[in-house]
Amino acid sequence: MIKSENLNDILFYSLERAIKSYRQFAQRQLVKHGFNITIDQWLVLKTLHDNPEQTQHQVAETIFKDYASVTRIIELLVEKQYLVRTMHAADRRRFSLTLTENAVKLLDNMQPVIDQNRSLALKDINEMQTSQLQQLLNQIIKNTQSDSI
Amino acid sequence: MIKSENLNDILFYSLERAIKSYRQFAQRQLVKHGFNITIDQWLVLKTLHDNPEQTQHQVAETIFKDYASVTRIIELLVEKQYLVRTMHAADRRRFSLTLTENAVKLLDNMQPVIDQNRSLALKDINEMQTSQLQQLLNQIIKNTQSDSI
DNA sequence: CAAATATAATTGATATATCAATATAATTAT
DNA sequence: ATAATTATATTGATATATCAATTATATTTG
Repeated sequence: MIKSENLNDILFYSLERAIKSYRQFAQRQLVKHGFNITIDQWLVLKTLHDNPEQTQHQVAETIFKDYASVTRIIELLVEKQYLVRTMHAADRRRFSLTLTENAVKLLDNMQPVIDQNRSLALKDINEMQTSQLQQLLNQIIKNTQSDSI
Repeated sequence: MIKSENLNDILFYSLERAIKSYRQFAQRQLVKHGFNITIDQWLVLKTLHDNPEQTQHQVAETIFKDYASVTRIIELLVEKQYLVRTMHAADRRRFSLTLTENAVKLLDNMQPVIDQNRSLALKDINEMQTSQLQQLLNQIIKNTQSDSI
């Protein structure tokens, strides 16, 4: 019913739609499995679990989020008792961020759902296509980084 | 420096990064050219310009946004005097949304920048690759739509 | 026609994104 | 060693995303 320049033909529109669609899907699956956590909160936990010594700044860069957002997500994770903040031994500007046992269990329990989400979302797309897609996305990222303009 | 499952290998991480990177780039370009409007606000204006008779609900579906978000974006566009809301002649639940002259001029002035953003972001990616990318994205969208699960 | 249902839009609450300003602490440069 | 700079993190303001509840009007159904 929609005429004109046809949004569907615009690549970036599809990009936006695909990632939003995936995020909504992934979030629904988490809710469906009874996990009371957002995708973004999970991402922060996961990153800290993998690299515990990161500063919040590094976390933000790793997961491509704003510093302010990371501060606020971490606040929520502390409230939910998934993270403990303590003074950093060597640098008093920083905090040490430690996952609680609950958080570690949570990550373990979530991993199968996360894996399933990914494979369901990639149904009928083979490995070669996935890696081509990766390359194109990386090219777009390269083209749009601040310094490349 | 970052070990472990390596976020960069995860397709959806690249997807998220690519669209965020593009959005930030596009927004920077708008600011650089002196346009005082967000990408999302532009998208709403553009959609209404192309299909003036849409309900807000339809606008939301067309641009894949939440209804509540569309309500709020439209509020801002009315404040900025780019949109005029009037009672709809036939259906008193609706509003007629009309672009002001300023909005039409704005869209005209912005179009070259928008086009340039897209082609800069797609530098070194040819048409065939673009259309393959499109197809894969559409497959992901299909896989993750609510009803397909 | 009246009741039930559906549609259009808004509002409130919470989460995240972005930008700018600020506070502290650490590092460096003179 | 002090001053200037840099790094780490927070906070406030505004925009957008999401979910749930609400209001008003239209449409359908019995």
